[in-house]
Amino acid sequence: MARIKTDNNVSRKEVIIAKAAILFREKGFKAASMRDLAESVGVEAASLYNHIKSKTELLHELCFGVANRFMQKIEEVEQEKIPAGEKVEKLLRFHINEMVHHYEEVYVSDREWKHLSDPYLSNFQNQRRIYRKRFAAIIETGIRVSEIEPIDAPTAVLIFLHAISGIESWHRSKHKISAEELENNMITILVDGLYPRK
Amino acid sequence: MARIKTDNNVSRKEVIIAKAAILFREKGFKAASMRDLAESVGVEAASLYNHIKSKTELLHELCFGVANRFMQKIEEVEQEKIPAGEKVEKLLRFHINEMVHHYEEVYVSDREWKHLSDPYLSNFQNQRRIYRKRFAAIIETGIRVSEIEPIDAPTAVLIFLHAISGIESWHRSKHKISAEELENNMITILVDGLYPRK
DNA sequence: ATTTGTCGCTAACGTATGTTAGTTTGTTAT
DNA sequence: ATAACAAACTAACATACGTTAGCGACAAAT
Repeated sequence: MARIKTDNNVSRKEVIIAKAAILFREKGFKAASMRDLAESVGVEAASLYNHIKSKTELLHELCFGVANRFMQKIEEVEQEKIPAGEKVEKLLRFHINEMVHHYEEVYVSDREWKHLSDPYLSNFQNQRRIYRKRFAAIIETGIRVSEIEPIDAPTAVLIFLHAISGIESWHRSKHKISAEELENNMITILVDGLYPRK
Repeated sequence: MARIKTDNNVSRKEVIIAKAAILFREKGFKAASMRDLAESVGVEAASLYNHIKSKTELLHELCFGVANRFMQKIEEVEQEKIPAGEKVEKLLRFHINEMVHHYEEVYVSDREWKHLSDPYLSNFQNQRRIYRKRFAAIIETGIRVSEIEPIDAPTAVLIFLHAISGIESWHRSKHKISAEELENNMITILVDGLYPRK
């Protein structure tokens, strides 16, 4: 009988969630079936239900896991006593690192949250909206003290977040540049447009 | 008996495709059912098959319709005799306008192409790869003549394309800035990082 | 007015999916 | 060794989906 392998301190549920992230990323939430997931876990589909409540629960866990990490980070950055531009850069680097090292979860959370159902759906959308508002507020502070070029802050946020989700293409590309090169290139392109020309 | 309304020179098939774009955009290809589509067209599901071959055909039409428009544009821009930076800007403005005015099709083509099946799938991926290579080549030309800051061109392309797909958020937001403001803000943020600091 | 072809309808098929029930196997603690 | 619990299995369910077949209704052409 095939048992789910669990390394130290990792529950079987977490193993399933991790595999689900990979599967949801490559097929999309709707197209990924519980039988697919079962196969990739090495078990029959019905057996999964000894550990999880439903397919959607997997999506909840993934989406809110990611959302919480980002929320926590922005709270941390907000409280630092550094210029707004540096705060933006810190957040961007965090986003990039998350996208590089927790690719599947972040990607799924970003693209598949539509398939959440209320109350989780509106909850998630709320968190997302709040996060973006706070991010924009940091930029606006920078603009107010003339540290940052006067641009539409919400538009800047939108560009940043989506640009970073482009790391998806980097993951899939054959001859990748290194993760550090990627990070620095992205920061150069995104941040240098922010500061006023002299 | 409910007939599909067709205005001047618009086939019923095109009406269906247009409605499919809206539906696929808001639910995703897999989650959007033919019965959903039928309802939004105002007809029974089976009736759709008098005009189309399959659900996937709708996706083909959408994806390749968009891909062809972009291919045509880049060929046009490549042949103009203007600096590389201006070429990049032209392409970006084209992307932005497509995303603003043909939102649904562009969005669907961008996010749902995974659900194409071979040979369409590999064909589409090919076109995509080629397009990005050509875009990167323009940037690299600009770098070679020191018109553009020395950055990793493929990374820049990836940022640009994904950043622009963020216009999705603009479409969904309640208090939008105008389309022109959006366009100019995006160009400022994306392009100004390109040129070397003096 | 009759014919012809387009288009929509109802009914149904086969398949895939998420999930449940009930049972058996394996592990852990006494 | 045995009791007790966790976790796997088989079988099956209800439902939703894409699609086909066959028939009737309308429109355009003769």
